[in-house]
Amino acid sequence: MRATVKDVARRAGVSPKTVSNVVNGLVPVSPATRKRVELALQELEYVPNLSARGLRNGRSGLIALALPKLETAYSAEIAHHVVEFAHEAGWSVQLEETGMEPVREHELFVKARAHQIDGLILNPVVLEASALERGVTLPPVVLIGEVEQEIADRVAVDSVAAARDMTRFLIERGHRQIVSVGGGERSVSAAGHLRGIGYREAMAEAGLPAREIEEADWAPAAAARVVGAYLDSNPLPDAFFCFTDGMAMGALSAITARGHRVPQDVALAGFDDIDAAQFLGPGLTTVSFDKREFAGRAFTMLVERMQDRDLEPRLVVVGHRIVERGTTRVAVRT
Amino acid sequence: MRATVKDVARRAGVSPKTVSNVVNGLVPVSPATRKRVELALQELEYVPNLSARGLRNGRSGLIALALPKLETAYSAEIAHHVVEFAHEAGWSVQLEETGMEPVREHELFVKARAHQIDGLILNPVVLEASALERGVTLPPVVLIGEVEQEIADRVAVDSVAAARDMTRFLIERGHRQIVSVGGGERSVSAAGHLRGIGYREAMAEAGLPAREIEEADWAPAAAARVVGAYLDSNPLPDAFFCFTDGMAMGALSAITARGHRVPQDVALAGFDDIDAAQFLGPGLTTVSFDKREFAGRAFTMLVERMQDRDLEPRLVVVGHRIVERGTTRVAVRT
DNA sequence: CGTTCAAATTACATCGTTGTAAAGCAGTTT
DNA sequence: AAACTGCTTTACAACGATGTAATTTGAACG
Repeated sequence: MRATVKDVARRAGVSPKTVSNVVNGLVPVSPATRKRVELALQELEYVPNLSARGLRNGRSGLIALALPKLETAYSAEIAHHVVEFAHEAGWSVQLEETGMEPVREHELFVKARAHQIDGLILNPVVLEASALERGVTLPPVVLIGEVEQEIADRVAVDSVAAARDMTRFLIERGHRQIVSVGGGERSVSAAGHLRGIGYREAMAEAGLPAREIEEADWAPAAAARVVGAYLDSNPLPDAFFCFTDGMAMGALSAITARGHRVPQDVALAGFDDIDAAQFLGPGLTTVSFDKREFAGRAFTMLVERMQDRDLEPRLVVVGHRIVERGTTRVAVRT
Repeated sequence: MRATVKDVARRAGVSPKTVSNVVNGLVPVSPATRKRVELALQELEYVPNLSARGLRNGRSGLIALALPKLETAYSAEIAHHVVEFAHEAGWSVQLEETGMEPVREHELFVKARAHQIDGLILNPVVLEASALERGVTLPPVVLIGEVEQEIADRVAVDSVAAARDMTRFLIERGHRQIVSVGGGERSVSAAGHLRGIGYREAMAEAGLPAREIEEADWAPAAAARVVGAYLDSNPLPDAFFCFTDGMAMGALSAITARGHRVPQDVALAGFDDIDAAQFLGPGLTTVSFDKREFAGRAFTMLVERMQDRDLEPRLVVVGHRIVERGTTRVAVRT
């Protein structure tokens, strides 16, 4: 059996509370006793029981990270950074998947309570404000990604501006028929909605007609399908602007499979700058932002929120920039 | 404050233990009392406190999933499937990252004890047998991926056979100078080691010389660098066989950046069949295995192990197959 | 109607940790 | 030497759920 404070106390000839004091370091302990206790701690390989600690003081040392689709590169990178930050700060991360389903975003809150989650970083897709408003008993929450509501702390990229910037960039590059992929008026996801707005704004200000391919799934395969279908029944546009790099990956595949060259025949741009972006085709032009900073801000914000639940909801906007790579850079013809 | 069994008991006019009996369903409760308690349960929105439950009966309802590099597509897909299976079975998943560092694989075990983890699915990279042998107090463990030891339950692909199959496949396709990427005699990772063996076996049986580019990091960027360096100082080989799809992605980028065409000038193969594989260039030829099955087997095995810690260590080998896509399929020259 | 027996329910203790409040113990001060 | 100070250490209870063992309830039977 594993050792408890009691065992350590007996061994060191002190009371359990003194052991606890040494372990936690909040209450001063005389050097002599401390040394004795520390020895006993080592000898017995004491590891505190976090269930007991959690029961006692209501904190579990666990935060939850909830993402819509864990299998995407984007999720993987976010998870990586969050886990790293959490690890450094001594927290563990419980991973949850919401799968774009509202039901599961709700389940989360139940689970959060059950597991005594100390905090939650949530990338919502369909979460309506209501779910959070019910939340007096909710754990501290930080929302990441685009969210159209101001009830909780948020970390986000300015999607409207970013999509506008990318669209303008493509227009400056001389493209006129620019087709967006993943947005559309009816887009259910907040991100799709916002990026669509930025795209349409930029097109409108240039007097160009918006052409939008809607696609709710936001997966490479789905994008390959819809872009392929588009290509089969429309003349080749000047550029495709996919609202995620994952979709750009699928689009690139559909485009080249039909014998078109990127960027010579059609340009392509993405959004997110996932690690793979620089290796896609001639390198994917995309909207980039610092995912490490993004995750770090979310984590820091959550820690602050856990310390003081009465803070006003805050919003951190992480900067973005256009990274031009091969898919929009027309090479000199040979 | 959230409701406890005590509150529910008071409301239903029964004792706390009866509430517990209703919640857990192990002890029979008369229909009448059950109904009353269930009503109270709903009215008070009771959610059991898992810290308390965990303290009492030593189970936390948490399993840990430890992967070397969370940001990779491979890890993301595994995490996705494991979380899905766990979710269905009512478990939560704590995510850990070992970052290829032995220290962190050890830390894991400490953390596992502290958090009362009920089980652990670990994808080791450098874990020597010793770390597990110390482990009488360790939680139930299932190792995934290639591991050269037989102390714990394992789920794996037969890497030696798979690499041999792929190498043979390339040879049958007419390739002679086949360069492997990611292996080598000195490879520290078990996977690299085993895949290297399969590759060399197949080359040897065909009487071909092995050419191996070593690369420990197993990341796209690193692969792009080493393959690029190779190309800059060697004649173009017939094919590259990268020991992960991620490295193949980097290799493809390095190859095309130098003006070579895949597959016309040089063929390319990977390993893992990540989701992105089919969208890479003309589609990446790779070693494929069912990651859902892989994760499912690991999870099932862990559940069995948690139920009975005295089982003999078992090994499940998940089948693999070569999936041919564009990177080895030479198109008809135009 | 009293007895017996099984089933349902209860009181109590316990898991390991830590906050509270009280006790212990030096070392000063008068 | 008594009283006081400030610091360290202790005893005890509590967090919430549940196994154990004892108790109560109700049905069945003579």
